[in-house]
Amino acid sequence: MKKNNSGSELPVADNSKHYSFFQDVWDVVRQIPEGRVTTYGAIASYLGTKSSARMVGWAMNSSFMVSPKVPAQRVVNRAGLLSGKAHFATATLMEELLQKEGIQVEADKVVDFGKVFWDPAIELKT
DNA sequence: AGTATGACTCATT
DNA sequence: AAATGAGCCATAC
Repeated sequence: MKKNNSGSELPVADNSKHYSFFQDVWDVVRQIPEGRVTTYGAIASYLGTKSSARMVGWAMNSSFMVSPKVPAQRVVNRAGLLSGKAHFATATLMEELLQKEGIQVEADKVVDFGKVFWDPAIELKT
């Protein structure tokens, strides 16, 4: 039931399921349009809620070393807080990247979060 | 091998 | 409504 419309078709590894999970997360994040953000829970939910949203965070932690860049700055927690900013190169990098894309950030929180929220389950469903 | 922790979220208090 | 507890599952120690 996993369909990768973006191109990188991972044949749903029968055994190493967690591996494909990371790949799927990165794929979804890469498809987030500029100026939009999504949440860990939304991604986890889109992928089947099988794993907790925490695993999406772990996937992000590894996202820095994957080949195509993953716009991890566009992934925030459910409240719109930049919970992962501490994990970027600098404490302000995440906020800077978001603002550069047109997303207003105030007090480590995405302004108009409800407007810029991008739900893969809705926008990416197929 | 068992415990602790975390880029989370939801239910309950 | 804010705070707390519990579920979540892979890594780290």
